[in-house]
Amino acid sequence: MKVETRKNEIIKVATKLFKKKGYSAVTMRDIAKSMGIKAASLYNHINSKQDILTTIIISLAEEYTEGIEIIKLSESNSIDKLKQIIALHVKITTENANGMASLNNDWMHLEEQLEYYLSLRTNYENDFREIIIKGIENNEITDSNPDIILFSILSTLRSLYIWIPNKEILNPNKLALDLSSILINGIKK
Amino acid sequence: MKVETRKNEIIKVATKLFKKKGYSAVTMRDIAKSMGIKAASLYNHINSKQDILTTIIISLAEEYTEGIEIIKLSESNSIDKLKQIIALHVKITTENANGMASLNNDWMHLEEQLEYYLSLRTNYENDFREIIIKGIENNEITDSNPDIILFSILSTLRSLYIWIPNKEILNPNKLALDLSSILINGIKK
DNA sequence: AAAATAAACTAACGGTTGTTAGTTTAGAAA
DNA sequence: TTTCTAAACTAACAACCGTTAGTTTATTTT
Repeated sequence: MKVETRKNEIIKVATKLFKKKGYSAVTMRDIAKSMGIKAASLYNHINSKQDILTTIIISLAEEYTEGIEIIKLSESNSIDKLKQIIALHVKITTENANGMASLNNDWMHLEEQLEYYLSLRTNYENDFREIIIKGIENNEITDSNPDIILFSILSTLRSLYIWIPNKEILNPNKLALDLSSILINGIKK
Repeated sequence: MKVETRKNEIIKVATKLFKKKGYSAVTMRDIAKSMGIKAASLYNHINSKQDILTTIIISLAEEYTEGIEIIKLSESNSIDKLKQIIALHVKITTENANGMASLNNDWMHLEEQLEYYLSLRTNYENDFREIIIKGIENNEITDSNPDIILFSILSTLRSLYIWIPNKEILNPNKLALDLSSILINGIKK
């Protein structure tokens, strides 16, 4: 399924450069030089620079959406659902840390797909918040402001892409467990 | 001391635009248009686009450095030092949320001052980590991986700039208190 | 051997970029 | 009233941007 076409190579190289300098600061000539070809040659494989960004961001955003959908519908208690969310972020970020930089920092440069992206993000945050609120109602989670809880967990998870590449020592499962205890103990009843 | 010169106005407008689109995507003509003048007129007040970015980032980074220096030398226990760090972030971010976006996302576009910035950041993280490690030794903080603790607190604090402008309802002191309980309870013994 | 295909190339386009040089305008200081 | 100064202006620059058109090269399929 994941064939290494020339197009995929370009996207991979572009994603790495986007992480380092941000979408706007990377030129088509930068991407081409990284592959040892000329900028014009890129257009045999991709439609536009925009298109590369869209591909990177939307595919990741949809992965998160699918992930939380499953967690939401599972029959775990609220704390376990939070643990599953943490594991979801660790997994996706481990598999594509560079892409996460674009998702976090360059989503505003989407054009036709900006609205769609924002709807995915809003839905994700709403599902996440709903799990927290239900946990408070069930007396599993301390009765703090759910938005502050959401914000503090989510901003840690969104920053994983900065951190994971520097510490390959830690395996993803161990990391997810450690994060769970630190992020969740503070709010557990 | 904080006189509203024309130069400061330009920096303020630029900072706002940098937050919205990122440094590289903002043109001098964008900044000029936001002020109702022509791009060339900006150069009566500032030296270069680079210079604006440097001013924004370095002044903030130095504020953090001065702040943690004082906390480090204070005679509080480790938990109280962490609370002071949280309050420091809330304070600086409340005063200049837009600038924090550049500090977080556009530091790599610094040129002559990049190395200096990185040294400030490394020192800050080292001081922060040292406080955590001492807290573990003193049995104030649970014996988890100090880097994971550092990472999880710091990434929440670094993301405050996204969140603070949307919720002016919360006053900074209340926010610092709420964050303290959520971020610190998870690691307190 | 001929035809088809994938993937590179050169050359160029119209537009945008940060910035400089020199000039004009309006209000304050002399 | 003249001089000075802060802050705007117009015009232009060389470099760079994403992208297109048309061509060449090498490999694979017929």
